Amino acid sequence: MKHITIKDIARELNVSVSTVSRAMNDTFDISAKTRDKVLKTAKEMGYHPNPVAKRLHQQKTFQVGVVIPEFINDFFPQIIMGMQNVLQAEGYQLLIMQSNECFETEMENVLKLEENMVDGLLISLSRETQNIDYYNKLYEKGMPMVFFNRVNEMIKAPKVIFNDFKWSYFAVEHLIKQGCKNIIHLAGYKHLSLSRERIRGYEKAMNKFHLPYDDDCIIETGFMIDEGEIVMKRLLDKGICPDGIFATNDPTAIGAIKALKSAGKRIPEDVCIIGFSEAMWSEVVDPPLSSVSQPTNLIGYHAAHLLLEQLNEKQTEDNTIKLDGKLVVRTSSQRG
Amino acid sequence: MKHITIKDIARELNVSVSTVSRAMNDTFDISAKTRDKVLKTAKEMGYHPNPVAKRLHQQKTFQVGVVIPEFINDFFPQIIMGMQNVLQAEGYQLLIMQSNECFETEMENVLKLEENMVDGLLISLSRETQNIDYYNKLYEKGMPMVFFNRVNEMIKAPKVIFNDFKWSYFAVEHLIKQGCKNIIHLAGYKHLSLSRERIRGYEKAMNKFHLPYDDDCIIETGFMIDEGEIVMKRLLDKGICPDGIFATNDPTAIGAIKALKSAGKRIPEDVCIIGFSEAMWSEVVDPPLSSVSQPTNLIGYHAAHLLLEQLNEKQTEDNTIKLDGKLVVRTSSQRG
DNA sequence: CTGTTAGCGCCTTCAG
DNA sequence: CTGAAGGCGCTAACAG
Repeated sequence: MKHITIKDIARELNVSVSTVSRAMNDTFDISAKTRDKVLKTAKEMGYHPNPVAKRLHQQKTFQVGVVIPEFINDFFPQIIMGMQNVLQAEGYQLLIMQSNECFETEMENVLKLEENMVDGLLISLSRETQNIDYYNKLYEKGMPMVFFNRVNEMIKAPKVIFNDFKWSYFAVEHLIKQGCKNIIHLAGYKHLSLSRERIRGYEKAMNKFHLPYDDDCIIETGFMIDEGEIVMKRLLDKGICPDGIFATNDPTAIGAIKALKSAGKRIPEDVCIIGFSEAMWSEVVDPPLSSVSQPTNLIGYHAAHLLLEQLNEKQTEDNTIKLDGKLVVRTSSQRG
Repeated sequence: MKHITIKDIARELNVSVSTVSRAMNDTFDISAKTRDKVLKTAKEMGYHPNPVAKRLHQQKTFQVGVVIPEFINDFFPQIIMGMQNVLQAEGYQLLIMQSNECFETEMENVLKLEENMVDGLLISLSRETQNIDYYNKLYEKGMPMVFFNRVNEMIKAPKVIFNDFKWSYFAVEHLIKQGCKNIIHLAGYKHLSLSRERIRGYEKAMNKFHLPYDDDCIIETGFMIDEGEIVMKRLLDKGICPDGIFATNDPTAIGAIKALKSAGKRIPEDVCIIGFSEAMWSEVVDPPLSSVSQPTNLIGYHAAHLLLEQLNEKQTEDNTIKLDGKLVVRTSSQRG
């Protein structure tokens, strides 16, 4: 794997390396004739500039780090695709790391990326992350950063989030319009701002329609199928059964459905249920799951652009982008 | 974001840069005293070696390129996690690119990675890829490469594949034992070796149990939900309905189920169906889908190790690893 | 044991 | 318009 360098071409043509460099970069101070000659033989010899040398000189790696909680569900991969579209076009590469929802791993990843001298960071917090001091320090030191999806209000860097409050409200309103009166909320992790916003949306809808609820109706679940299942089963065992469920995401909704089914409940006849962050398979489960769908591609798109602005040293004024989605109503929440 | 260099430390301590370098690399020709002194102030000053400079000098990037057809389904992400575990421990980073099942994009990705001077490549072919000349050329030029999952028999580099033949046989045998006599195979893309092997497994089982089948029973479908649905619908419209279906993967199985359901067929009573490459959601669909599960993590693990052997210039003797999985029987194929 | 020097491949003054 | 020289940060060969 011997690589051709600028030197090889220079020797071949009996010119200096700087001439070759000038030709490759098409600077003004070179004659068209020599430039074309150089470019021609460069092509013939199969020359490609050594990006590592370029990076060393420019003090820039053209790599940005992405830290996400997981990439097993299709949610984050979709976002990453949105980012890649934007950043690859600008010559950047993505280094993708997962925290596995673990704060410690998240920090390790960030440190590793920093040591690798990435030009910027795109981060979605793990469900554990509460201490964000390091991020603010890093941002103030001048590291270009954007947070997305899982953010924390105290973070100073730009953020791309979903309008969780608004769409949670719509989701619950939808359940109410289907005739549900006794609605519970499977609430993810209460210390995540995303979960808190969804709780607010739930509360607003319940209040608006004068439906009763208390703290027991807002149940912390986590984000996984089995967590939804366990919580639901526990409720049913206590003899409690709501007639409407607003789940913080699709996996917990699926879990709840499993528990409900095995307790002999019918969906949507006995219980209406709606999830969040439409997963690819929400339409193939039984019954097809209603859900709030998020514009994953757009999240990636905007996060990437906010990062680019920082990379290009432009000032970002309003630094939180809040996106809208849509309600996808399927069988699981539809009566009559 | 000013970075501390070896020079800064040298100046601070009034020693030469090489002394600092020696201390950092803990070489034999340095006194313990100066080494400790250097390491101490290095830490105090927050020094981190510049990986780019190191790469330039070592002529090695410690980055390996991964090219996969897509990462929307959880299959490839799982494999990538397996790779990351192995390679990160050895100091390598992954540059992940998607071909979107398109040959042209695949080639572009490989070229881009090559220009980026990755130390090696981990590749899973797009469904379109038939011309693999470039890969063989690259491999013979000395580029460390491993192919996985989607491979082509003509490729000379090491491969990690699944024993598709054997497990297809088991899948079809299972259907036969459930009493199916009229079994069709939704066959993916016939030019992929993976699909051909699955077809062979199907044929072997049918032959062994003396069940009739012809070319019309082996239907090319692609890999997506709607492709399975369309093919199945077309069959049903022609008045053809098998009593057993072996699908080349889970999405096509799901598609077929959709078509069957809307034609009023019951599963598994009227039609038994089994998929392949268990997806995360195969157990939440209706009915829960039987499937052949592949050891995704292991695929990544072995591919990474085969690459490491090449990166470390060890000779790889037997260069195709064939993995086994297991049959996961759920409702969709279980009678009585 | 430590310092000096050259070089990895490229870009960029500075001379000519 | 072109060449020579220095430097990006680090390592390694060579002196001392």
